[in-house]
Amino acid sequence: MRWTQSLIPTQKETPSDAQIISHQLMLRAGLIRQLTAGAYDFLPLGLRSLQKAMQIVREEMNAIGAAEVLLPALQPMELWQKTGRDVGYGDNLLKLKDRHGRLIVLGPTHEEVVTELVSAYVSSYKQLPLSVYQIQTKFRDEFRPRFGLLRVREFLMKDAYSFHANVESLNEVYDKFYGAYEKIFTRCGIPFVVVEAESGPIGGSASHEFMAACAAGEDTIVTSDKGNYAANVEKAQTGARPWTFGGEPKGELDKVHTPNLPGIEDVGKFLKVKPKNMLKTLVFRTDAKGPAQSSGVNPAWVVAVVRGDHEVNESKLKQAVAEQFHVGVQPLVDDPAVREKWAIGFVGPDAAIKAADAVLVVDPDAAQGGFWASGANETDYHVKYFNWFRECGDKLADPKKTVVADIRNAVAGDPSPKNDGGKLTASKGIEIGHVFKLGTKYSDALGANYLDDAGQQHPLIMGCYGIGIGRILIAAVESMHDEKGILWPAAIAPFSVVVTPIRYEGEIKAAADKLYEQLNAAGIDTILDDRDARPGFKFADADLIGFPVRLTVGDRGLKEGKIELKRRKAAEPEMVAVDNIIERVREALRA
RNA sequence: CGGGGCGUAGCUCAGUUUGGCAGAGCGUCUGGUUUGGGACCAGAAGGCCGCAGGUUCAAAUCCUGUCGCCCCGACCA
Repeated sequence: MRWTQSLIPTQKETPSDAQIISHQLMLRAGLIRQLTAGAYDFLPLGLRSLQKAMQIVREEMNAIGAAEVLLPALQPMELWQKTGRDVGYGDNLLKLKDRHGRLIVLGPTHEEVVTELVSAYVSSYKQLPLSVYQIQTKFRDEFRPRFGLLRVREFLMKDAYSFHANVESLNEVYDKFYGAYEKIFTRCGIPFVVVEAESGPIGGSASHEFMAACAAGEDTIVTSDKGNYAANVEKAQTGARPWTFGGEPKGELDKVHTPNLPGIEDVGKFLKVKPKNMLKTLVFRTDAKGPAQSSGVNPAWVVAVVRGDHEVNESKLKQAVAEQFHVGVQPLVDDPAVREKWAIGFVGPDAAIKAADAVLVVDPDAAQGGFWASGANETDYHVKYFNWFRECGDKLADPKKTVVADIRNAVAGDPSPKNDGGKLTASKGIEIGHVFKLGTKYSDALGANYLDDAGQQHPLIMGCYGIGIGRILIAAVESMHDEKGILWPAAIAPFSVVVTPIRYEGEIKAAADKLYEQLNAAGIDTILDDRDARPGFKFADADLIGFPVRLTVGDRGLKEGKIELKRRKAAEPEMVAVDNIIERVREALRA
């Protein structure tokens, strides 16, 4: 490609709307342009990188025997109603009406569509396992698109789905996808870590996220300093944390008027108590059907308590409550019935003791003796010098009333769940890939069954596997740039080589043209900077865009029959004889 | 949806407080001089000041409404 024939609008100045470095550089390098919130034009250079990433993904998917398909973005609402995700997916589901008034979904993902497809043609265990994938545009009506390509409303995603007759087969194929993902991100040159993510219906390690470590990431990764554990903070377990409700009261219970203080931070400041010395008490409704019993089993309410500086993790809470009390937990909705029973915002743990139909779940760090500040169970009041045994009594020892369990998000400094003396550290990451064991959720809902060798019908067991193609570019730019611009890994650079003639005229022009032809003939994708511009201007653009190799053609080198080769990542250029240039470029691109 | 910020040339932004000719730098175009790390000189083009209404002799500037964009929060199989 000749520079003057392409569309490469580089900019010297940083666009004011761009916050994170990858967004700034991708705009400045002329890779993308924002059309509207969460939707971007891909310009020629951006598209080339995107296509290279797609090709790598495609090759690795093909290598593990996944068959490429292309499914419509336009999907009938009925399909989503069958799986309940017309509601379950929430407002991120982009809906529209056609001229006949039919409701259409612009697909945010394709479990429904692919399950419908496979169920139409797969009816025997002999056809399994089967894996299909596509690279296709997804639509999600994000509340707040942001950070350039990181969170957008329309984006390219590689989504793959596998179908199985048994869990062993699913596990086998899951491992293949896992391996393919490692190859993909390694080939793309992106530093990544794999973390345990939210467990699926299969249980165990049913889900892994591939995270590119970078400060701009939206996800928090928790890692053991022993190097043997990594998980998304949403999923991360903690090691054993000792607890005891014991300890003498530090003072008389002291009720304090605390009006107009919206958060725990504010209350803490007002009371002159640090959040880590406060109890955060949240109320959840259970899905228990029967009448509450005085013993505390089959409770209607769950009162969860964590330390003031910690966050309740709802999935951990759900698990603890399911194990101990055999009921599910629903998110609390703010309705008058709730307000009447609980002083929302001012609840204290003892309220659970007094209510016959409530149970108490306490995080170990909150189940400690000593000084606590807490809600007073009365609107606009808190108490100081809360003491567990004095305020709650021996119900704390009743397993039908009270349980101590890990119900909070992990934080830096927590013991590793491996219980090997490791401590957890926290860092930020961008989720670039996700592999997930789905189970039979979609095949059940859509009646996608197969016949086993005994002629019995069973729902297909499924896995799904996603990669955000655009996020590959973001992750690369976030992790590889300097003050001058992007440092593209060779595999996904828009062009591998830029040929930069010092002046595009005379014998320099002839030499540059010839070099450009040679590189093209050798199958090295090259852009020729044929602009009538001064060298410094061209160098600055080349560095900003970040082509891995720059070949500078000028009279200095030509006098000696040499071309200057400058690797973007190298500090200094080297002079290479014209005869050796192709070979040397290949070497530089491998490095 | 709650809170905050911003809409003026392709880009970055002044001008709005205190109403009075539409501005600068970068980029673009023309001519010239230049040419190894974002050159210089001279000239030029480019604007519904987001949009609509109002106040006023007069509105980029004040008022009302509205649309869009960015950030924080909430949301994110």
